[in-house]
Amino acid sequence: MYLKDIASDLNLSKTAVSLVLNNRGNENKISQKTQKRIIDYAKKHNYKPNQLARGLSRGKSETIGLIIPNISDIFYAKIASHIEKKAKLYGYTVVYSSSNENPEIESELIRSMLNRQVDGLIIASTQQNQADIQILKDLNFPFVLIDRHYPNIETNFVIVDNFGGTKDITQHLIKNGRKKIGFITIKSNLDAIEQRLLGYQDAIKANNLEIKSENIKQLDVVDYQKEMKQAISDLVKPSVNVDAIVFSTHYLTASGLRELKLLKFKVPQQIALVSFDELGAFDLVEPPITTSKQPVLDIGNLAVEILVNDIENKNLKIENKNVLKTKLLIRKSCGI
Amino acid sequence: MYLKDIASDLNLSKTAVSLVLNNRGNENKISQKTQKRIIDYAKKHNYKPNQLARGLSRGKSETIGLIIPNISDIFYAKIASHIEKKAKLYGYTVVYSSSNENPEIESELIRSMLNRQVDGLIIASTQQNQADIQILKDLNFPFVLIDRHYPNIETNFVIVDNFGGTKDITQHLIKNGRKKIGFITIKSNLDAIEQRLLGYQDAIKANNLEIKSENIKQLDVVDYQKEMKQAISDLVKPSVNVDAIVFSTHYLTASGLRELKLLKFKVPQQIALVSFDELGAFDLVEPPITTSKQPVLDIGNLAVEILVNDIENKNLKIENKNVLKTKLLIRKSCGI
DNA sequence: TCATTTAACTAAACCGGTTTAGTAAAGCTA
DNA sequence: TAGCTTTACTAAACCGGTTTAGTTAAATGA
Repeated sequence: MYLKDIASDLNLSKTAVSLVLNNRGNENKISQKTQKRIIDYAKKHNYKPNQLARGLSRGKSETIGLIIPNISDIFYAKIASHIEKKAKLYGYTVVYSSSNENPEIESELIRSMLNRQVDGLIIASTQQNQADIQILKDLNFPFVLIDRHYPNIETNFVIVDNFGGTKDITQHLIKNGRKKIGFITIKSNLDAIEQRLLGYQDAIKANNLEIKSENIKQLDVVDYQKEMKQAISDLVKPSVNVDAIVFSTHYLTASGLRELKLLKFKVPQQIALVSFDELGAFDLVEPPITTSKQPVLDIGNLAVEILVNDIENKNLKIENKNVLKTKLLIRKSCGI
Repeated sequence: MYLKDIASDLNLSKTAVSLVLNNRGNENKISQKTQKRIIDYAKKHNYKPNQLARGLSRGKSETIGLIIPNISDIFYAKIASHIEKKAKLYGYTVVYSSSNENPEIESELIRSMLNRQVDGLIIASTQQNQADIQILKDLNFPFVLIDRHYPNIETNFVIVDNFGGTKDITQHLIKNGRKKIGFITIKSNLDAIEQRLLGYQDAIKANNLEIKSENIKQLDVVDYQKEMKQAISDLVKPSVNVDAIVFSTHYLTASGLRELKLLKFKVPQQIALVSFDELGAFDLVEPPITTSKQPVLDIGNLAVEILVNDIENKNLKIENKNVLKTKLLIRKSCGI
C-alpha cells in the first residue's frame, strides 16, 4: 500500500495524503473531514511510508550512526544499548558498525554512514583519524565523540575522567598500605589510555612514592594474553616484587588475575589488585575486584541528547563537552 | 558530487556513468576509453552514491536488519558482532534494534525495518509474535530466526540444542555423585527455556533419580534478583537440601552464586553448581563455573550465510534448519 | 455586484540514483 | 549502395515519497 494508492482510492492527491499523514493537515487547510478519511484509511490498511523515499526527498533519515571499536566488548555493548533506548525516545533508529580499532575501517564507515544519509554520528574513534573528524566538522555535520576525543579539535564529546578514575584506585591501594604498585596497560596512543597512566603516576607521586619504569608494563593490544605471563612474572620477581597491581582495562584485569591464579598467588594478601572499568561478574570473582566503574548510562544518554539537539537545532543549553566521573567500587581485591 | 555532476562534467549521460560505476559498462558496450574516464573522475572526486536513492530505485538496500532482545546481554552482543563481521564480507551493513522481550516492540521493529527496505532480517524473537513471522513467510521475505524459533512455522533457523546442553551439565553433576539436584530457571514461554527444563528432567530420569517439583524454581524474568534469595533458601532448607543446582541462564548463575556466597555456602563442597551458557569471567569466578557454552560464532556466521543465500537466491545447498551443539566446559564449580 | 480573500485542494517538480527503450553513426553484407 | 548489425551512447520513465506553486469554488467585503 503506497501513498498514491491511498490518494487514488480516496480520490485525493498524493499531496493531500502526504500532508495529512505528516500532521501538516491543519496548517495546510485540509478539512477535518478529509483528514479523518485519510487517517482512518491509512490506519485501516496499516500504511507505513517507505523510509528510503522519505529520507531521499527530505534529506533526513531519522537514523543515527554509531561507530564503535567493537560491539562484543561489554563496555561498548552497554553504551550501544543505552544509546539505542535514548535515540528511540527521540524517534531515531541506530545503525552501528565496528571499526575494530582500525582507522581505515573507521574512515570507510564514516563515509558509508554519510552515504546512508544518517542524520548524525556518535563515534568512539580510534583516535587515529583526525582527518575525517575534521571533515565532519568542516561539513558542519552533527556528531558527538564518545569515550575518546581529539584534544586539538573543537567538537562535542562525552568522555570519562580516566585520569581521576585511575588516580582514585591507585590512591586507594596506597591508603591501604601498598607501596610498590605495578601498572599494567596496553600499548596505545589512545588519550584515554595515556590518561590512565598519568593518573596512576600522579597518585604515586602525590604520595611520595617512586615512579619506576620497571613497575609499568605496556602490552600489545592484540597479544596481551600471551604477554601477560611475562609482565606478571616481571612484576613479581624478587628484584621488583610489587605488592599491588593496577590494571588499566577490564580485560587486562581478567587476564592478569587468571595469570596470578595460575601462579598460585594469594590475592589480595600477597598482591592486591584494582581495575579501571568493570566486567559483568567482577563482584563474583575471587576475590571480588575493586574498580573505577564508568558511567555507561550517562555516556549513552548524554551523547544522544547532544546529538539530537545538534541535529534538530534545538539549541537547548546542553553542555557539549563532558568529562564524566567514574565511580569507585571498593571490593576485596584491594585488600581491605 | 552527484552522478549528474559527473555526467555533465564529462559530457555524458547519467545512464553511462551509472552503468560504468556499477560495473556494467562492458555488457552495455561503453567504450573502454569512456569507462576509464568515468572511473578515474569518480575516484578523483571520491564519488560515493547516495544509498537512499540507490536503495529506492533498486528496491535493495544492502542492509540486514537484526532484531534481538537486548544488545547489552553479552550473548547477543557477541552474536551481533559475528553477524556484523560476516555480513560485511558479503557487502551488507547491519541495522540492529532491541525488542526488550516485548512482542509489540518486536512487531513494530519488523515493520519499521521493512519500511527501511532492509534486504533481509535476522531475528531472535520473543516467540510471542507468530503473526508477524507468518507474514514475513507469506511475503516470501528473506529472514532467519536465531536462538529462538517457532516450532510450528516452517522457517530458516539457527538455534542451539538447549535440551542436550542442559542434559549434559546435569548428567555431569550426577556422574560426580550429586543426587539432589535443584534447577533454577525463569518463568517463560520461550521454547529454549522449556527445553532446558526438559533436558534437566531427562537427565534426572535417565539416572533413576526422582523429579521433584520442590527442586525446580521458576523466577520472574524481571525480578529474578529479588526472588533468587527465596529460591536459594528454599532449595537449601533441611527438608529439601539439594547438593547441586543447575542454572538455566548465565545471569541466573551469577545471581545465584552471589546469593550462595552471601549465605556462606561452600561451592562446590556443599553445593555444586553448573550453568547453561557462559559469562565473560566465569573462569575467574570462585569457583570457576562449569557451563554449556553456546557456539555464538557459529550462530552468527550460519545465520548470515543462510540469509544472504536466501536474499541473493544463490541456492547454495546450505542446511537452513540448524540445531547447534553446546560445548561442555568443565570447571571447578561442579565439584570434580 | 464585482473584486478580493480564504478554504480546500492539486499538478508537477524534485530527491539522486537505476533502468527501459531508444537513437545516431559507423561497419558490414550482398 | 540500400539494408541490416553493431557500437556507443542518451532521453525519459521510474522508485515512493515531499514540497512548491498554483487552481478552483465559495465566502466575504465595499
